[in-house]
Formats: sequence, C-alpha cells, structure tokens
Amino acid sequence: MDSLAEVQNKFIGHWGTLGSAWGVNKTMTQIHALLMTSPEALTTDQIMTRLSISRGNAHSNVKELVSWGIAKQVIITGERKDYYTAEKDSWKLLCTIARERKRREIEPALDALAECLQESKDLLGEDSETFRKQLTELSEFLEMAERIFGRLGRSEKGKVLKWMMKLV
Amino acid sequence: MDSLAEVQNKFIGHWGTLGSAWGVNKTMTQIHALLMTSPEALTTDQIMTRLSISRGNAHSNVKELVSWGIAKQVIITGERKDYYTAEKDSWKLLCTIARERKRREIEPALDALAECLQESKDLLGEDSETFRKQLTELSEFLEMAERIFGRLGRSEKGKVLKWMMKLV
DNA sequence: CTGTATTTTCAATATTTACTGAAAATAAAA
DNA sequence: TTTTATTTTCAGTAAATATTGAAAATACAG
Repeated sequence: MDSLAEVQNKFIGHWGTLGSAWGVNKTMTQIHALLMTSPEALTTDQIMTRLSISRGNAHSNVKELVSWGIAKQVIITGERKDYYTAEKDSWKLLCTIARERKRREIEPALDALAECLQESKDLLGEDSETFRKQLTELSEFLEMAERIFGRLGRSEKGKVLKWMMKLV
Repeated sequence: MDSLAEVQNKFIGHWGTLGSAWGVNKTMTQIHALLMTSPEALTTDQIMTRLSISRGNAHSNVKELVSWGIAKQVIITGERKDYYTAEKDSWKLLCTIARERKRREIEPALDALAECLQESKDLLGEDSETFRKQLTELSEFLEMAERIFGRLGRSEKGKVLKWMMKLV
C-alpha cells in the first residue's frame, strides 16, 4: 500500500502530462494539482519542497496560475508568508480557463483572421478565392467558439453542469 | 497591397501561434494552414519550399497530421509523388480533433485517475479524504468531457453546427 | 535486373522553453 | 532605524523539443 504522498505524486505527474498536451507548462499544472488536492493553502516553500523545484520556478508558476485566475492568494492572519489555494470545483475551473483562453487566444486569432481577410479582399484568381472562402469559414467557426467560451466564462457555478448536460 | 502568398504566410504564422498555445507543434499547424487554404493538394516538396523547411521536417509533420486524421493523402493518377490535402470544413476538423484528443488524452487521464483512486481507497485522515473527494469530482468532470468529445467525434457533418447552436 | 525518383529514418544540431540559485528588492518586526 | 523574513527578478544553465540533411530504404519505370 502506498502512502498518500506517493499516490498524490502519481496524480501530480499525470496532471502535469495532461497539461503539457494542452500547451500548459508542466510545473504550473503540477502546482495546480498539488493545491487542488491539498486541504489547506500552501506556501511557496511547501510547494518547492513537495515538488522538488527551485524557489524561482515555484514563484513564477504560482504567479502564472494566479494570473489565469486558477489559484489565489489566501490571507492567513498572523502569518508572514503568502499562502495559495486552487479552486476545487472543476466546473468553475472550466469557466476560468474558457474565459482566459478566449481572451488570450480566440480573440487575437479572430483579429488576425480579420486582418488577413482585409488584406486579401482585392486579390484575384482561384487561389485567392479559396483563401478568402476558407478564412471566412474559419472566422465564423471561431466566432461561435468565442460566443461559447464567452458564455462559459460568465456562467454561474451551478449553471454550467446543467448547461453542459444539454450536450449529452 | 500584398500578394496572396504574403497574406497566406501571415495567416500561416498566426495559425502556427494558435497551435502552439494549444500544445501542437508549430510546423504541423503551419502545414495544416497551408493545406487548408490551398485549392489543390500539395506535395512534400511544395510544402518544403513554401514554408522553407527541411524534407524531414515536412515529412514527419505531414505524417503526424495524417495520423490525427486532419490531413490525408490524395492519389493523383499518373503522378509519382504523394499529394496531401486538409479538410476545409472547420466543423469536421473540430470533430476529428475531439475524437483524437479523447482517445489520446482524456481516456488515459481517466485511467490514471481511476488508478490513483484505487490506490488511495484505504488511506485514512483528512488529507486522504480531501484527495479522494477531489479525484472523484475530477473523474466525474472528465467523464462528462469524454462523453461530449465522444459524441462530437461521432457527429455527422451537418449536425455539429446545429448541436453547438444549442449552446449559444 | 538496373537505374532513378521518392519516401523514410535518424544521428547530429539548433532552437526554444523551462529551471536554478543567488542577489536585489520589498515588507515587516524589533 | 536596523535587522530579519519573504518575495521578486534575472543571468546563466539545463532540459526538452524541433529541425536539418544526408544516408538508407522503398517504389517504380524502363
């Protein structure tokens, strides 16, 4: 039988792998996994020790998690050190990620597509036609994604599950 | 005014950036962008030239696209070289990606969670309790994702748009 | 079969990305 | 203020990932 720390390490490793596949820094995902499965908020020192990483690494990835809204600082009266926790509700996590991905990726992509469409609008020939048609189609697709992510990002805690249920 | 090739390069660059953010090799996404916006199928040599990349790089990334089901080889009678195209319908692309991500990432993640849950099932204490509770919650969440991705992956061409419309 | 075109592989290399650790900056206590 | 704890920064380094290019393998034509 394994100890909790061992199983938790295993989980942290798997969560890190999943994160990498979706373009997220592995350490960031691992810290998230650790915070998410810990009953109490943790300090940078605890995170460093637990994951065997440097202070700088722990620091910057915690800050990155906070900038995504996935982790937050917790004030503990009487304590000098900063404590951090992560949201434990997966549906809230989904909303947070949707909100950030929309802002950081979908919106800029749509702007870029619009720019390309604008610049290609007077070009002649079959190739240009194909190009414009494809970009238009893609824009419509991304606009729908933008709307869905937008709605997800604004969703109330309890509503998301019900909303997603529609799909199954 | 820019030439088509210039605007297309711009688009290819942007699409590559978007891919990177989602954990996909940049060249792979760029080849996809090129194929998607070209009216005709292209050879490896054309891809190499157009993107200024080596044969090995073009080759492996084209194969990777094919393994994801995002690009496919086209037989052109009388031609020795292999030609490749990409699906132009974004909704079909979405289905394909959903199918592959489910298979490659969600399912293994669920297996991993189940394993961690199994190994932690007899551990005592508040920490273990929190850990199990969190993993159970996450599993339920991922199971829902699995179902949604599964359904998406099996969707018919015309149905996806309508289905997604429910969400907006 | 022989020669040529094409694809595939992969060791070497380059590039990108992540991480460390120590110094500087900041904040709080004495 | 001075001292001590804590956070933040960042140049240097390490690790991971992507890319090249040439050789080997394969496929095809004559």
